[in-house]
Amino acid sequence: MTDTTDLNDMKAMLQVPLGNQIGRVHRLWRSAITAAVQSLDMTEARWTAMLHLQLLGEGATQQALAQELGIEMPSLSRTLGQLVELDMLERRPHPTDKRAHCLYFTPAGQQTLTKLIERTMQIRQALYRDLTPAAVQQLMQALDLMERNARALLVTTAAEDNL
Amino acid sequence: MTDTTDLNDMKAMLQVPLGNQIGRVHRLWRSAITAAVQSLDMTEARWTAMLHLQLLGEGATQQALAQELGIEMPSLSRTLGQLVELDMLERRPHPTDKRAHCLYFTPAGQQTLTKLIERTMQIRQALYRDLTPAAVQQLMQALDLMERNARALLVTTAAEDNL
DNA sequence: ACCAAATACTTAGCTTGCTAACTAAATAAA
DNA sequence: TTTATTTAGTTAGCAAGCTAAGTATTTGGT
Repeated sequence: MTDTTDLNDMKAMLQVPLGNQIGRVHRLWRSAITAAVQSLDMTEARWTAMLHLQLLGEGATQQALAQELGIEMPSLSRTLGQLVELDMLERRPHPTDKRAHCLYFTPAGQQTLTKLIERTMQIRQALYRDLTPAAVQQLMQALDLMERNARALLVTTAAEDNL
Repeated sequence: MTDTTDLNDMKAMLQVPLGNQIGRVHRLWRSAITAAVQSLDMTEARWTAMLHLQLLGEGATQQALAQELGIEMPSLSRTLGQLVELDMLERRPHPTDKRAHCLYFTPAGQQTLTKLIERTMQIRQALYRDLTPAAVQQLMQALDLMERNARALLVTTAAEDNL
């Protein structure tokens, strides 16, 4: 492979609507999981919040969970309200900071969580079909790079707006 | 690398919320482009539709464009209505099928399209920073596989529901 | 000690994906 | 040919992301 080939590849790449492909995969992914857990009263936002609270550990604040999920507080706040309403989660006062809430699973939430983990792992396995661990690894690294690039870009744009 | 390592890798993979990472990248990607074209009266759905109509070629039906975008007709229908309202697109009757509409850019739409292409290519370039063409290629292939896996999964689930 | 700025969270309202339910036209079956 | 099914498109309303704006604490500067 020569440099010229690389340059041509690069040009071709810029034409491809990869962003849209990413969006499509994202929607399909979430639909697949939601279909698998529909009996649990879980929507996309709900099971996502449940699973990530588990990753982060009980007692996390809403702010911490929002960061983990990469979404804004208002989006999460609404979903957490629903999960509290459904008796899946509890918001307990933060021991030192009166503004903050810490999140805990209720007993019912624990049960649901167990099923969620089980089923989502099955789905993930199906989604990774014919992909080698190395390929998945590379995929994650590439996405990570693009995520950082996008954040950097947004910061630049925001700064320009403030001139 | 032994089979055992692969198996462990696989198990570890299943724990990682890759779906969420994909969603995050998708949102950041769209935000980055939208920020770059905000002066053109373009929202995410609008510039996406414009660019893909260009890829598909003028005269495409709404159905064809929806398929290209991987979204449902109602989602597209709304956006196209806005673009017609903004004098970017025209819906002309299909020559033989009276149900269908064919999509064409207006002169104003053509102008906007040119700017859109220019700016989105710049953004894509920035997003691909530090990624080799080969890495992008692999990324697209991996996403493609996952997309097919997800579709297969949804078909299976839908069939089960109809028992 | 006190007032300004930042932070945790909520509420309100927009955008854009979706499904469900409808109309009108085209196609297939009887 | 006439009727049933499929297809192109729309409208209505839900889900979940977002920003903007408000409240209540906390932190920081003077």
